[in-house]
Amino acid sequence: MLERTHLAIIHEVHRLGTLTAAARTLNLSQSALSHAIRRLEQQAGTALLYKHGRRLRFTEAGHYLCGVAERLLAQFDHAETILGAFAAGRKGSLRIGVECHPCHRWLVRVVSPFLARWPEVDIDIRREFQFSGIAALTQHDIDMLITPDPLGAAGLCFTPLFGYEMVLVISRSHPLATQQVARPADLTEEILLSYPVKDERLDILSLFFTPAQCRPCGHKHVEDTEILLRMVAAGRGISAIPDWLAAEYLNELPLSTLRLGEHGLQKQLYIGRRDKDRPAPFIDCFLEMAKDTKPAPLRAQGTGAVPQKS
Amino acid sequence: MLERTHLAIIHEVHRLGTLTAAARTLNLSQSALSHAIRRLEQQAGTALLYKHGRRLRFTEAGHYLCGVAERLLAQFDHAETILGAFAAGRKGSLRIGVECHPCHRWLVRVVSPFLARWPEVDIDIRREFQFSGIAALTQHDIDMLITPDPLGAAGLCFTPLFGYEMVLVISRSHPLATQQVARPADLTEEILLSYPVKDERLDILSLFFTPAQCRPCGHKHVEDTEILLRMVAAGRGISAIPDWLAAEYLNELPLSTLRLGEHGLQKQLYIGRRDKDRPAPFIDCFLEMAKDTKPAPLRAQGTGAVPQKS
DNA sequence: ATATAATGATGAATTCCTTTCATAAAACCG
DNA sequence: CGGTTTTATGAAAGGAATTCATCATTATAT
Repeated sequence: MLERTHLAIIHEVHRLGTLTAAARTLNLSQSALSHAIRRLEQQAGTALLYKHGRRLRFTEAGHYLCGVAERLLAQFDHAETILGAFAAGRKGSLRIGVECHPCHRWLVRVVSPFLARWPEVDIDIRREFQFSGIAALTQHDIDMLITPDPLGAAGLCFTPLFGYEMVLVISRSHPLATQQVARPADLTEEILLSYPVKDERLDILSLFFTPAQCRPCGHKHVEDTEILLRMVAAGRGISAIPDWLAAEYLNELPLSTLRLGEHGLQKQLYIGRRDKDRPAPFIDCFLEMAKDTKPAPLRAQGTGAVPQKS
Repeated sequence: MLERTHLAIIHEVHRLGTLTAAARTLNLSQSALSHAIRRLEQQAGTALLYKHGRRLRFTEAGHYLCGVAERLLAQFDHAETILGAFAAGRKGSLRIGVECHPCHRWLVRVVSPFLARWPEVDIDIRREFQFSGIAALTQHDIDMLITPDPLGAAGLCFTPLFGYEMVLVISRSHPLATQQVARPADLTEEILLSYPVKDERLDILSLFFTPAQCRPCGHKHVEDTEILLRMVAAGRGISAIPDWLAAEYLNELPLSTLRLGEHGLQKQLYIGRRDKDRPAPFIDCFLEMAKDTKPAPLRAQGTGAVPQKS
């Protein structure tokens, strides 16, 4: 059976011309090479080398094998290099699930510099899940989950990234625009615009309206943040988005933000992983970079004041 | 060090799903595979497989290696197939030297069917030699030599192919065209046309003119047989070519052929090889085919009659 | 639930293949 | 013709791959 060793021997003999020299570079005895070639020739049933004077020459079959050796050895070497990159945690893939729609905007700010720093790592971002993001994580469909809801599950661990507040966005010409705080009862005549996710995953419904036992009179799904906010600005509905996301648009669109209830709707973003995943530098690095990439906050912390466009 | 065995194991485990099954097809024990994979993982410094239930799953690195295995194993298999073809003498190359210019025409009639029958054999035909064809043969620049001059050399052997006669060709309107035999003295006013080879290799000079201590008054080199004969037909000179080659043109061009001297200039074509070349079926076959491909003779053997166009 | 079958992991013993050693034979060089 | 360089070869040694026996785990059937 043709082995890598045989190819290496053939290759070195071709490169250096003599068995003795090849043996030196291979850290073997001349005898070992001689025996190895002999065995290979017997198995192949054809001569590969023949003596010419006191040197060796390649037969046709030998020359052919020489070409094979060159190609295959390069591939072996390359494979080992890549394997080394895997071992060093330089190479791999990171499938990141995002359960918080507006977070996508923040995520790209983490991913871009990460990709530049880890050229051998492939990143895949998924936003749709068969069941939940947690399930996708436990089932190895994704390797990391960005979520505001760190539901406990065996074998998973969550790292907090940053806190934020969900704020109500309304058109600046809306009657409520002068207020600082919105109450559920104020909004029963409004149309709620949200990303297309199930109602129970919408915090403004489950944590704001439902406890107060009322709801907006309409609810429409909008895919895109930009479009959603333009609709709000045009007075076509209201929406709830993270404060830092709102901050990005306040200068561009005629929007006002209101706190949702007395204490605001405080949230925390987490990054979830499987406990026993092989530790890899690039994964740790991604975590560090994610923690360091905090969105610009909307307001000075603690005060209820919502800055408006001057 | 990554070996073919490792690739085979990885490949079979991937194909069959379990170590036990893979071990069966590889004629090894389950334990052997387990140990082998463990060793490889330790050397690579990264896990390749991990248990999932009572089956095995591939890590990223494992999946990568799986792809490598598929590609490399195919190349190994292919290389062994080719090596088998070399061993069986189905594959090889045949570099044929031709020292007899006009023989080229005959050679293609041998080579064409040969190539059809031995698709894995490459044929290369060489007509130019640094020194002599014999030297090219002994120095392994060519593997076979077609020559009318089997100069003895150690380690070479010559097989006769067929006998032929060098005949003089002249224009049919030439004064000598009615004669049957040409003598050197008749041709001292003629211009000799020949292939571009050294004078000493021209039989008509060394065996016809020189012994008679005379020569034609001019000598020009012409590369191509067709052109050479058209020049002869046009009365621009005379030439000497094998009788069977002349036969091919007698119907097309207004040529006459004359015997060179009383007994004619008899030649024999040989095929030369190195004694101790590895015997290969395709080489023997080439010899057989060469022997069986005799050119159509110009005349009934033995008679001096030269058939003319009727 | 419990028993049973299937699968992978592991350590020690063994087997087999590779390598080395010692030496011969051949070829080149002055 | 020695001296040197190179390959070939058989026997011995060494080491790595394989097996054996066994355990642990998980899935399947009763």
